Amino acid sequence: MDFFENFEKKLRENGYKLTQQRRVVLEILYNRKAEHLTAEDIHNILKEEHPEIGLATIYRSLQLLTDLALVDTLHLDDGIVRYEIHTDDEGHRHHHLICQECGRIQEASDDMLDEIEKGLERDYGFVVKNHVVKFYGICSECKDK
Amino acid sequence: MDFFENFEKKLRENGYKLTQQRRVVLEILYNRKAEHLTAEDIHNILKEEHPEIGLATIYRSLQLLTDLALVDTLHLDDGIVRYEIHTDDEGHRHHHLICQECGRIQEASDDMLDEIEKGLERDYGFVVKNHVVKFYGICSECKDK
DNA sequence: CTCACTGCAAAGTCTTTGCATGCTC
DNA sequence: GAGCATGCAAAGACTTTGCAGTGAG
Repeated sequence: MDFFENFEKKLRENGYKLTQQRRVVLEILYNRKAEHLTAEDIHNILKEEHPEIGLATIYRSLQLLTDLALVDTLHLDDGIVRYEIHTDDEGHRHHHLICQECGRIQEASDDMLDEIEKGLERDYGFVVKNHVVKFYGICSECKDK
Repeated sequence: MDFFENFEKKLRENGYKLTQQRRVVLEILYNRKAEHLTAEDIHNILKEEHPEIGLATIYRSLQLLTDLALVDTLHLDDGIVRYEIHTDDEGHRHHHLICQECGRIQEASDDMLDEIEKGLERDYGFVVKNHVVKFYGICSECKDK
């Protein structure tokens, strides 16, 4: 199913209204998957086309979209909250590669952790439902400089 | 070398003074390794024995201890900043197992990621210097209930 | 038409900063 | 003693909330 059809369906199912504001916030995240924007970033982007939309509405929309599992929050270790489109319904999310040089955040596919998770259940009795993995290092572009 | 000797040495080397405040903040984190306290938590614990120490000083001490690599900050995905004693000098930190039921945060040893990191360098040209891994799930105690 | 949603501004929360005083070295 | 560090309070940054007006269903 198309992502935006799913969005409208989820809104309706939960008794929420489809407003312009919610749609454009979701569109921005959808169209800029790689950018990991903050609420403020989204507000600035919207200033051009929709200067009337307030920051509070951005926060409220992001909250709702996150509750509906259409958007994920991304907490790196700098205290800044970023948002991204939710891509995977299996519970397991992709990894992030954070360049310590230029700050770029890349994504990497999510696999190879199954063995580790089996080990955790065996050694600690801990049943893993989800994981968040961040690798800090130097990206290919910065490495070449 | 003893952890607190190392602390005093690092302070001296960098021209900082060994104050009561800095020592007790470090002691609390050292004596409660498993608790992952917030600045506020530490302030509350100190209220009993050192009611004169202000929250601002706790923040300043934690900042300094973090800069000296004696303490690490822990950002889970709830936006709350926690602190823990820095345990590993190899750059790679242990994993955290966060129980979605009771909120307990356990630690797990850090290994088995080498293969994944090699793959990232091969596939993305990304050189990993450090990683932060969090597993969300159900801990052994909650599972048994 | 109705009630949820928005915009604005005000209030909250967490963290940092300024400044006079206090304490290590 | 000199100067960094502290305590307090005030300021900042980010986020949430209250309320009257607006708009989707």
